[in-house]
Amino acid sequence: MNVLIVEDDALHRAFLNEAVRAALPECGHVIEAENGLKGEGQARTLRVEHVVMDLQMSERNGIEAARTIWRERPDTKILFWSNYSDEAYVRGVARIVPEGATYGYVLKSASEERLKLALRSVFVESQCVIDREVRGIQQKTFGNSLGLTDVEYEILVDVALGLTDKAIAKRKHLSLRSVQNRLQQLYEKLGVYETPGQGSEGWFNLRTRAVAVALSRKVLNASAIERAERDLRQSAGV
Amino acid sequence: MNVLIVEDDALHRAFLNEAVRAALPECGHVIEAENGLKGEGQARTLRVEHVVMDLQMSERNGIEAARTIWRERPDTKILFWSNYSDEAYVRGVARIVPEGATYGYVLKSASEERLKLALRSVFVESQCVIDREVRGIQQKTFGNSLGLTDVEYEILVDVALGLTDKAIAKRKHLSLRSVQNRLQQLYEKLGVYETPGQGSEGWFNLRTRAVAVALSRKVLNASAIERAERDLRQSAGV
DNA sequence: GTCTGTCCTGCGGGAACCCGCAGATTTTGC
DNA sequence: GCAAAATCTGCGGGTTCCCGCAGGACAGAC
Repeated sequence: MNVLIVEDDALHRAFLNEAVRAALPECGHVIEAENGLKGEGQARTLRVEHVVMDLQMSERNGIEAARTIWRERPDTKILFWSNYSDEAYVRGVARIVPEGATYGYVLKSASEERLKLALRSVFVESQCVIDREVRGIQQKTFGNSLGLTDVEYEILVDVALGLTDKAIAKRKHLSLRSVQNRLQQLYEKLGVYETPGQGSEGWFNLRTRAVAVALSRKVLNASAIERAERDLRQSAGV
Repeated sequence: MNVLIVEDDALHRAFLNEAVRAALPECGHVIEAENGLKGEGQARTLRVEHVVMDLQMSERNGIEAARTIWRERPDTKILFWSNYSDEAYVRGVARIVPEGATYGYVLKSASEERLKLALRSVFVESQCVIDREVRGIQQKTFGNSLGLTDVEYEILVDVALGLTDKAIAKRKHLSLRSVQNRLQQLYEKLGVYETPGQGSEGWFNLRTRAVAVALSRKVLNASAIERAERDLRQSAGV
């Protein structure tokens, strides 16, 4: 059983390496990669089936790397080990995990014990392990009626990219008015109308305000926007 | 000579502690704080004069913490130790460093040697040490004609917050038209008109597009927007 | 003095936005 | 199968945005 570690921070990488060896004494090689791109390569050439991966790396982040790894071998077991439980990350992961795949999501703030436990659970027992806090975000995101729908989220991303209503309508095969309806719901759900200070009407451009709110609530983050930007270029550049 | 470490990651904190002790054998206590707020408190009550600080922390980030620390004691020596050299960070630091203060900015990717050297230079020799890469960003940001002016940057932030032209005009004591002029320069400098794909006109809402571009170029980042948001609430909520 | 730059400002118009209303279509629950 | 709910769509308007054009204020150069 070989394990691939994809993590850009040297200290964390060393720590992970040690943790993996301690938690899985029966494992074979432990390979390291310092960014998503190299991680993909290693996973491909060495046919690794167990991956510990950071989200938030330069040069292809964890979500993108995981997506391509899973696309090539959907039965790969991946444990995400991240600093944050941003809704954007949670949603990003949820969008790419294949049917029936086993994965885990633990925070770096968790204890070493929890990390080791998660390593064994995911890699040996093939059990999904989702950090308590991440679990909370998941429920708030998907269960609750205040959470954004997938469609709403996609429109939010398009808006954040700077697309026009018309452009979004074309991309999503909707009428202009439908896009605007979606946007209204979005504004409602994000609470864009709540103004800081009193009696301030017309102070906000709802469209950009929505992006600002989404960013500060971590519904969006920079890496999600970058990913979307690449997708856009690809679909437009053809 | 006491040293305060402000860093939210436990591993990095331990590493820093060790590095400080090694680089400054003559130093007294080494105090640790795990976020900006606690760091401010420690600096205040213990009257620390030497601080090593991460940027990007929850619960008050490094820039904000440094601002209040410097406001209370402008001769404090601060070494910023950060993962990134985002233009937003560089600009944020430049805006708060007091006249004649000594500080440093080294990246976490630098070698341990460089870190120790910087510690000695800043704390003992009272010399400013700016990482090579950060230096590059500085020059690209301020020297070059492609970099944003302070005024332009402030307007960009206001736009990113979701304010209307009119609101910005009022805040900045300018006419509506002047704000729009600034915006045009901004669009020009950010290269908002360059479209991915061919023959796509009217695809972008320039305003939100500018924010997207600024984010992906790291001219803005989430923490800069959050800071601005708090300032806005404060000035509007009075 | 004049000339050249840079910045602020107003005017005007075309485009994009936000959104209420109302009818059509689809989905859902029973 | 049918009614209720949710979605999609067009129309029309008020508002904001984007920006070309042009006139004024102020600086420095000659």
